[in-house]
Amino acid sequence: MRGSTNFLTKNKSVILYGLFLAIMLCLLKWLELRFIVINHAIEIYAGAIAVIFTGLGIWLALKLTKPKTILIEKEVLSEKLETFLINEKEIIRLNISKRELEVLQLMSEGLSNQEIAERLFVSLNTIKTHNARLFAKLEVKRRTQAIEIAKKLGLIPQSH
Amino acid sequence: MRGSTNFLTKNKSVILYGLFLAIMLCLLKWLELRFIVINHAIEIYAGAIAVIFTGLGIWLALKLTKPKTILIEKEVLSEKLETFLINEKEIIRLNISKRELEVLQLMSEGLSNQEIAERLFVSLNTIKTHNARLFAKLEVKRRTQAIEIAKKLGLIPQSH
DNA sequence: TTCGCCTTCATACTTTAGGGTGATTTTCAA
DNA sequence: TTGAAAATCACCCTAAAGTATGAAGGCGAA
Repeated sequence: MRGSTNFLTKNKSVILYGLFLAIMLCLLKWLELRFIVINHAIEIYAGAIAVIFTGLGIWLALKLTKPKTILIEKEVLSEKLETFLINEKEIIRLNISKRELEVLQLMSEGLSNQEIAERLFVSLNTIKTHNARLFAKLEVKRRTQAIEIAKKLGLIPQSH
Repeated sequence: MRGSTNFLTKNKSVILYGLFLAIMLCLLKWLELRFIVINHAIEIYAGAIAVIFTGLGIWLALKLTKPKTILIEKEVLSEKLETFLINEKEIIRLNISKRELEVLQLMSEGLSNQEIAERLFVSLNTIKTHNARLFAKLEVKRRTQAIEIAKKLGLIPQSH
């Protein structure tokens, strides 16, 4: 879509130029006829050469000029930053609470439910409840799957 | 806003061209008058026209061609390669066998021992044995820890 | 204040994971 | 060919994980 616009614009200019030249030549002819001083053959000759070589110049320029490129270096954040940044949108979308995220985080670090319970100063049963809710929200059956998906979705940071 | 700019630019070019052409024609006229008597002058005259109008064509083409913007996404590899390449040295150092690595891989994908057994066409007990050896070599107690360490050491690819 | 959500905890039960031991077969290199 | 490592499997047992259900207290928004 962009190329066509470009092409049109270019063509328009070229056409305008061609018309302009034609008019000029007619004018010259007319002038020539009016003041018959000069040999008109040389005028036509010169005009033809002018037209042809202008065309040649345009063609050369378009053909040989590498397309002007404006290099825009777009930092690809996706791999680096997105990996390190936690995806809050997904957390909100999946309706995961703060506590559940904490548990998920510790889970991903390889802690057992008992260890997580001790770390968070709650009972083992509480952790189990959090787990069950987490697994439901993440639609998984095991903690290993939960970790896998959580890392993929960016709910928790990757282990680097 | 874009059309007006475009129109202006175009007009400017046309006007400039018109002026240029007018000057050139005057110059030609003058040259013609000067060297009308010389026979060889016609060649020089034609050559000059050719050169000048070729230049004009080139100038026109360059002027009117819009620079094409090419978006080049530059990847930031630095961190990625390390992450994606599996660290064979570590695998060798830890003396982890092919089968154990397979089990470790499937384990990291969230599969249960039973599922891994079915996937590899062996019994559940076999997987348990592999696990026990793996945990010993990785010096961990749980599969979640094994996954964590294995990813850190690059024994298995990260989940991106 | 009432309602909904989060967090907490409990009990009971099932399933899965993991530890320990021993054994057989396979594979591969010395 | 022979020995070591790898891979396989079994049995038994314990620990941990996961399921289901119920319930109570806190806390913020309507």
